[in-house]
Amino acid sequence: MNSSTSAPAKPGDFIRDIIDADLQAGRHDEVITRFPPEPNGFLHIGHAKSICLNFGLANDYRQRLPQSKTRCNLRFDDTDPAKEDTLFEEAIQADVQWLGFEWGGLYHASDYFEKMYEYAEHLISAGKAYVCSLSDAEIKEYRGSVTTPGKPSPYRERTTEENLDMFRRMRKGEFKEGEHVLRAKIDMANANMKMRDPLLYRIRHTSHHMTGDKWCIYPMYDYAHPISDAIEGITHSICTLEFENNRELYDWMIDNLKDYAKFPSRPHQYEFARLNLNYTVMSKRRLQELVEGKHVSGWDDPRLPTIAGLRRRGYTPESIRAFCASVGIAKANSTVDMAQLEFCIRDDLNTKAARVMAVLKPLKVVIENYPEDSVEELNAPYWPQDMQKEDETKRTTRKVPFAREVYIEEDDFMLDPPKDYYRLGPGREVRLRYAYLVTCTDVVKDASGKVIEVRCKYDPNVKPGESPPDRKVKGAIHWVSAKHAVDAEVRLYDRLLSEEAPPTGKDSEFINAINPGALQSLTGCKLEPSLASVKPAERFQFERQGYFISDVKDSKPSNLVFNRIVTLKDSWTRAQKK
RNA sequence: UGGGGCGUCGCCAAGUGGUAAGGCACCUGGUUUUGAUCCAGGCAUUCCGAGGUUCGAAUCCUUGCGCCCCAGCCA
Repeated sequence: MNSSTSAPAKPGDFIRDIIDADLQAGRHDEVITRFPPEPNGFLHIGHAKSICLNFGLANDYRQRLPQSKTRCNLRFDDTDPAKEDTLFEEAIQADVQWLGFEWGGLYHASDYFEKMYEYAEHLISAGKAYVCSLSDAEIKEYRGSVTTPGKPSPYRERTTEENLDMFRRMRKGEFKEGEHVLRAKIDMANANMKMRDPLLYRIRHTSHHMTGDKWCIYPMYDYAHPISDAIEGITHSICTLEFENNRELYDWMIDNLKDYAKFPSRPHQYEFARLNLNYTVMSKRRLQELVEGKHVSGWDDPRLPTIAGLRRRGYTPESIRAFCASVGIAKANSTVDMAQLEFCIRDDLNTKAARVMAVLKPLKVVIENYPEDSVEELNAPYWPQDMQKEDETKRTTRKVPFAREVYIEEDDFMLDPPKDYYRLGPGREVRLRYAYLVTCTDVVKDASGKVIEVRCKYDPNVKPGESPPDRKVKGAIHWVSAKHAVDAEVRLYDRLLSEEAPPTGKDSEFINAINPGALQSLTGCKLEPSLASVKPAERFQFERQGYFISDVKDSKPSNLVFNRIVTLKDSWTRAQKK
């Protein structure tokens, strides 16, 4: 039965336990979920967690149930016309697809506005809803507080006829915004504030991106959401922890409407903890502030944890899905370490990204005993030894030209290196990767004493790529032939914030926590010539440095631009800091 | 000082009365022409605290403590 080779042990979680029990007990014979974003911003990695859960559930149970009995809908929760936009909807759809998921149906809460209106009239007729004409300040006052009960609105006992008439006139547009609202008639003294006659409809003379000017009354989330779920036949309605208090109201709505509406399902709401990540910001408000305040280049700035930003940064959908699986689903508020996300992309790219050589901060090296005009085309494998074995396609090699003058990384030379530094220094020998062994014989300094050129001699007796049997040369550094190098701009990205947690409270204070080194743009970087023709969005490992991707927007063959996705794990510089 | 939730290793997270999974991080050693990868090993006598029940408790009971959410005509 269980013969799959590498099916990663799907971690169970309390939601899957509930669904299993529901199926077992016959409470449901389908698993229908939904991902319900409000189209008023871009999706971020926190949404990815919800997407992986909701779409993942549908995918998982497809193994057990008939195709027609499991799906995940994409539903835009577009009940607030002032904030929502089609532009966001398009971006959201692109993000969900890019993450690798397919929705069963694509809907809008606004698809159901007419039904919702009808159900509202039903509630009024049943004495379960009334038009309240208190001002917003009065409503707030009448609601009481968490420790004191509220008191009934003076409009609470309007007759059904009057309520119906008022509500119809609200729809017709006879009133100004704020003059009246429709409220559920529940219990103004309920210990759960959400149950104190919650608002169902408010007047908004604003056109809606989907329904235009058809409506001037719009349903509130607590009214629209359960109805939308029930109409779509959702079985398990999954949301985040802050909606726990809303669940009682969710159930109230469904229970008071189901006999009349004959919904195809009796959905239940379950809550899980949203994702928090350190060294970044996740709230819609903060992301928006970064974008609108021009602290970043846009919603897809590679420093942002938005799906669009991660995509442009070079993250793969697989790595994000692996990350979401690795953090699990639970009910405890938690903050995941950014290192866990970074591990996931390194782990994925390790087997996907070809190795190439690029010098980011060039230092010229002249090999004095190498012939002036000679050029050798050396063979360099795209993949490390151990990886070739597992995949035939990863046996490929390219030629890299070697000549008398090459560039090496500034950091790979030290004038007075410690003994455990096995790179280049006066009198020291290193291997130029895939090429020769060179020994530093001299340096050239500028007026300020800075080393601007390193003089070396190479050992002509050791063939390129070969190891001398007698000597142990510990260091192997990357290099690029000076006259063959291709210039490029390389954008070194790092964590958005320099602090683990952004300062809380005070609206804009987190702006001060932005890591000034989150983007460091380098020009005049020297790439091996094989990179001259890379197309946008191609990923590589620049050996010994990290994973990089050609920028999808700015990189052109004539003007190469690479983004650093993530550095390689680096135990050397970590040890240095101690 | 109401109601709803949550507290298991530095960070996530299994576990639901039978004697603390796993991942990340970290540490040690091996391999290595990436100080990468890979491989081997280490890393909670203890589960927020205190009592109690039991042969036996992270799991049950009592009682403290801490944190999150709810008083938008946002979602």
